[in-house]
Amino acid sequence: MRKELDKTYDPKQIEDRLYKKWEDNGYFHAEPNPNKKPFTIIMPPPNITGQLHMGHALDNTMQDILIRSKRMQGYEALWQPGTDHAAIATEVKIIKALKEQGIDKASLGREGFLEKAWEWKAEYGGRIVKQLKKMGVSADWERERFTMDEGCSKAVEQVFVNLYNKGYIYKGKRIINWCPVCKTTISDAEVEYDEGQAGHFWHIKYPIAGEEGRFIEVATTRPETMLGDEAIAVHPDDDRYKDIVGKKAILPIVNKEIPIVADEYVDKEFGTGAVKITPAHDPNDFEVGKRHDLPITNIMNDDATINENGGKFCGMDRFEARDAIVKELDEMGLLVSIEEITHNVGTHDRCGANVEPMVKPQWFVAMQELAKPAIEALKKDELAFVPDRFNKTYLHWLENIRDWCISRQLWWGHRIPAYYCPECGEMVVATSENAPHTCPKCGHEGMNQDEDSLDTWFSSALWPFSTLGWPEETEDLKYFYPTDVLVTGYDIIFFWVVRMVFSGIEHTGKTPFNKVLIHGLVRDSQGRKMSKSLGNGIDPLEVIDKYGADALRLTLITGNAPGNDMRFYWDRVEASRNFANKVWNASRFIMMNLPEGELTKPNADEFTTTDKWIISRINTVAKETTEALDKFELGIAVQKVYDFIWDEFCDWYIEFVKPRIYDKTEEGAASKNAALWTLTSVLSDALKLLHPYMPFITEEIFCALCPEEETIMTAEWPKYDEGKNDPTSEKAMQRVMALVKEVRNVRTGMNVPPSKKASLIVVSSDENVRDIYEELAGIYSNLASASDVKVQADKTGVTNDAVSAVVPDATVYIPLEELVDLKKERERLEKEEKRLQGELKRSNGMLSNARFLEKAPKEKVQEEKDKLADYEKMLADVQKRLSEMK
RNA sequence: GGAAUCAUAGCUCAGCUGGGAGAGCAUCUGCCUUACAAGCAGAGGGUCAUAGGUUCGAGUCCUAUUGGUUCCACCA
Repeated sequence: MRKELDKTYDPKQIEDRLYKKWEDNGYFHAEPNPNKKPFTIIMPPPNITGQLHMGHALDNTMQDILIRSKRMQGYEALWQPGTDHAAIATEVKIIKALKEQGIDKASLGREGFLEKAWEWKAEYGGRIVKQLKKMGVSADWERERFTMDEGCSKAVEQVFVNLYNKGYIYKGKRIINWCPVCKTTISDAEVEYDEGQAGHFWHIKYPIAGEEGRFIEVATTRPETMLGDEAIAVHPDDDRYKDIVGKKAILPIVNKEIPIVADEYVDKEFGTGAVKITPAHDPNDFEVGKRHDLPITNIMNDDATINENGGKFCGMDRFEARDAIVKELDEMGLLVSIEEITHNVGTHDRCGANVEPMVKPQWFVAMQELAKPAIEALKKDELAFVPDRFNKTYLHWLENIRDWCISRQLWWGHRIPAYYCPECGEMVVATSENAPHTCPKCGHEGMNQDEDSLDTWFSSALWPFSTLGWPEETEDLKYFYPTDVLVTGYDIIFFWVVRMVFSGIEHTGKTPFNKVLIHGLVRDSQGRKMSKSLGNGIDPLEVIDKYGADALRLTLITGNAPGNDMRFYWDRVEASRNFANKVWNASRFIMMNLPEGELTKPNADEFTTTDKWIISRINTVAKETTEALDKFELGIAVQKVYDFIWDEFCDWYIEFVKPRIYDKTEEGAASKNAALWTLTSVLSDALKLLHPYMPFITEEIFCALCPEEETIMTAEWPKYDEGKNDPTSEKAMQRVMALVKEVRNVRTGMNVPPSKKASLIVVSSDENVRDIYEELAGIYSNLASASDVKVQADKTGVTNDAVSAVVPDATVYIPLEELVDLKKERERLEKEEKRLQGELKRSNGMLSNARFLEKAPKEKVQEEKDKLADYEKMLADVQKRLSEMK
């Protein structure tokens, strides 16, 4: 029994109910199935601390569209979801929350803190999942994973051990980026450069040892680092300094002699051509220091205060010390000048604090060798970005890759599986299962595990296979891996995509996905990034609350090309909601006219041209939509369905069919049945094509329309069927629609009120054309506000006061009697004449071009000839009308 | 410094292997036509940034220029 639909679509009434139904019935669940082909997407795991934002909404809508369409196309479609522990982001939040409760992190100790962190996870980890469900995402929640769950942690340890044993992971004392606020190292990728910051360039002179009154001038943006200077470097070819290379300079304040060295690194043209070298606090200086065997003097504590190596500045904050040192140098007469400059300041992308380069023993992944197969994968076409311009971004990064600093001085995360003997210092790297209790070297009882934890991206790099059971050779892994497509934003290509690719290749021997579909950012209406500090973020949940999840999803997908940013407008959501309502009402119309019980399938000869036309059209739309989806052109795909439903199905087909629907006579029954059958079947196909984008409304209508069906989610995707193509009917309907449009146009131009009906006299010398207009008269007469339609070969009976509309192969006359304004009509015809003359000129130009005829494809030429013929006929008709009116 | 990308209607954007310029919103006009006023019917509005080039043919390909955005590098 079909139920009646309400008059307007109310998403609130159905969304939660349908989602529960889907979940309860296990439609989202996937299992290895030898009878089906797998299609797999892994969901980029949102942070457990996260709140759903527009980025998630877009990202997950795109994935859901792909998964839902593949599921309907008969694939075993797995969408693997989960959440990320997001090491630093979470730890920072927890520390802040604890602080508000008056609890200090350090006082809890590692164990105590982790206990709190897991509580936090339990409390907030589910929130983002609940919010994702509001979007309608059809991920397999039965398989939900967490980067720190047992399986993922096991994978992390295994990977660490493997890479260590192969020599790809090493511990080294190197210069790293230090965040003095978060008190941890961060990777290069996590450093954000604030461009164009106003700063000072301090020019300082250092006395040359043993040469009274001679100085060497250097310039620096960070004078406080002079406390750790170990040399001054000049370019070997710089004539100004040739004679002092090898001598010593006296480091002011510290009063220490430091060498003057020659190094190619120095740019003669920049500044004074002499550079102070601080190996402990600058990456370039660190390299220079290595080449010249300079000592490394660390002058800073972990909180960026000056340490005991800074003498009397010890204990001062770095910026305090900066001012104090400048002041002292000035008093000593060594400050030459202060230049105002703009420069780039490295900041931590999480907290915004100025990053301090420091030398510390840390763990690294050597990237040189691991990058090679990842580059190869792209070149061998095992991996491709959509749009492909991101191939370049990816390659450029990998080709210039540097070692990845993976250790973090955090507690929330995977602890590094390295163990040290407190007695002899021996280090053992092992999974926790094989964690050593006694030192293999000296036999000491009790080993201490490394205090550091791993970069959060270390575990997310394994996500495509750790979630499927790796390192075990599970059935899931065999069936679903490698995955098919990864959907993510361009902002995390370096953090995540690159690292998944090389990890996948290294540990599974396979590229973890074939395609990477990249999307842009959702910006605010002014094009600004949505951010907490600006307070310009739009909450997707608010949008859902006001307009429904389907409207939000449609808004995020329409008119957007892969990789491009988009702006969020409430107007656009409203337009999407209006479309939902349109679909709703069209369906309502159809259902209110359906008889009780089943429709009988019409005989082939009972379908009218109109029916065959719309069936042919939905067939083509199914093909085009599917093709666009296959190319990941989601915006184009949905636009086709949207246009079809609104323009062709609602505005034309339903209107055409109304007289047949309302017909209560016996002889009209078969035609009525055919119309209803066509309406139902075309709508059902259209709903299926629309379902991936607007899952809720399509499910609700589909189940009401086809009570025997359980869900649209697993309904069969409309397949293109050559046999349904009907060019003849399409051509006929094009004529009819052109005629209706022209008549409407003319009537509006004449200010004829719609209530005023008039006769329509269609004149055509072509018998076939006449047949079409004759046959379909009953269908289009009401759309053209006609009281009656006459189709004839000549103008017999047409009075001179009739206005006319010219369409290909026919002229339509509308006797409007007193309503006609002849002057207006003449103007209209003259305008039309001009337009046609223009077209003729263009067409003739092309066809008289010998090279066009010679070189253009034959179909193009023929097409142009056909057009020319049409224009000629129409122009002749228009001119004839004009001459008659004189 | 290197690279990418964008420039199309008043606004926001589509336009995918080159073949008669599109959508939504906004504006104007007329309609409460028994699915829908969250609607229907119509209209106006673009030298597709500029200059060259390739081509029978360029919004689409190439080069340069201008302006905007972004990424990478980070010379102290």
